[in-house]
Amino acid sequence: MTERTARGPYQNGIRRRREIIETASRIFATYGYMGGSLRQIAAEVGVTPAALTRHFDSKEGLLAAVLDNWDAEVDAMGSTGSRGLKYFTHLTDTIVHNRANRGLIELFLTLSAESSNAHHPAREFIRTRYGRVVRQAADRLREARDASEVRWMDDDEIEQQVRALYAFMDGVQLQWLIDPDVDSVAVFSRTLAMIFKDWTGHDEVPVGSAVGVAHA
Amino acid sequence: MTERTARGPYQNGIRRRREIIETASRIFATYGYMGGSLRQIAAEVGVTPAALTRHFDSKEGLLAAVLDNWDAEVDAMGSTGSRGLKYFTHLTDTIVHNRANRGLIELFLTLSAESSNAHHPAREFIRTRYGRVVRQAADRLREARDASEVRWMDDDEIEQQVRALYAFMDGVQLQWLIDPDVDSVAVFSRTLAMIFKDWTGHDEVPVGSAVGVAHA
DNA sequence: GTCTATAAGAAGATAGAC
DNA sequence: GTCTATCTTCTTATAGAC
Repeated sequence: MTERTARGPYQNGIRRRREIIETASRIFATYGYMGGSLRQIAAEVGVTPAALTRHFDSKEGLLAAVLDNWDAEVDAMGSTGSRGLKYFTHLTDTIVHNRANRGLIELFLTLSAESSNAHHPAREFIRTRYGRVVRQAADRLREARDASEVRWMDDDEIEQQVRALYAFMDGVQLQWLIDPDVDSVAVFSRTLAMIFKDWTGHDEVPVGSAVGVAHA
Repeated sequence: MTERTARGPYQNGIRRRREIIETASRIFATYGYMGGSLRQIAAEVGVTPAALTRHFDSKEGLLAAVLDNWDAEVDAMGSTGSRGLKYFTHLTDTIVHNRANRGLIELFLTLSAESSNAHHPAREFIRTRYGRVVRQAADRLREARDASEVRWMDDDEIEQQVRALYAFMDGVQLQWLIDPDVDSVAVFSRTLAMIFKDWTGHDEVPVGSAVGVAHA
């Protein structure tokens, strides 16, 4: 959004802005939006709380910037443009990536739980975004169905299958957040294989997934 | 814990104590532990913040009481003492129950996400409790295996299967919290049937589950 | 663009009256 | 057992200097 050609005086401000957003993401992920304070964020960045409100007007403005940034990061990381069934083989990569970058999933789960009350400022964002993710994945599964990569399912079942898969994915990562000893990659990839078996009717998992790799 | 025979002067205090715990549970479930305040809780109960610290010493003391109470409620609601595979058929009932009693699952998910940072006062409680739930369910699945209700699995797979099932269960309920229009019961029961098929090798779901009933 | 200073209020916790 | 009153600290946000 805030693009600028690289010439002089605004560069510092932009870098600072990025720094604030990253720190705020970490604080909100850790303490929630309600529990996190501008003071704490400012202290970690190394500026005063007043500098934050200059940049983002208010705490809610900062949250909006954090959410936009999160959105962009997840999108950049996620779908590599695969279509059909192949789309789902890359989900294991996401789990692997999130093990090394705890921030994104922690922010999502913390804000999701917290924003389940009607008046939370992130509520609409979270709800809308989850809906978009489900719709996109449902489109991919529909493609797989139409290309006979998987058995026939009606649109209702497709949405439920996709919801179940993402539910499962979120839950595994929640368990890993609660206890980092949980092998989220192993649990996920094993069950993903079971889901694929249900969808395709046979045991083989399409290549391209990171199953068994990089538990770092 | 704080049992007393019904005679006189302490009854009011006990009732008040329960009232405080219930209100605090609702506030912590909605705003998180960090985001919820003693003032807010006191205001809803109709007492002053000072009354709360009299009863529970500190905010952290109140959290401990809330967690104990949650523990007891979930246990009382949950396992009806079924053993083997039958244990898992009752999980749908839990989803149905949680749709009507949003507090328990909201408290669990909010505190779980929030307590994923190392210094959160509920961290050990949540981690230990989840471990206990997994261990108990794994025992039930082991019984099912030993009674040949399900195919053979080694202990490693049993733990992973159980973790996957609970991950899935938590995730479905998270989606429902984010968007109450999500039919958590339908999504759950359909996928539970798929899991049972993988475990047993055939399509029939054991009777006793609430599949298809009571979407209220 | 960031600072100091400060407003106006809410936080957790305590002391002591009744 | 609950109250009022108060302490100290922390909250978001603003005003104005540099």
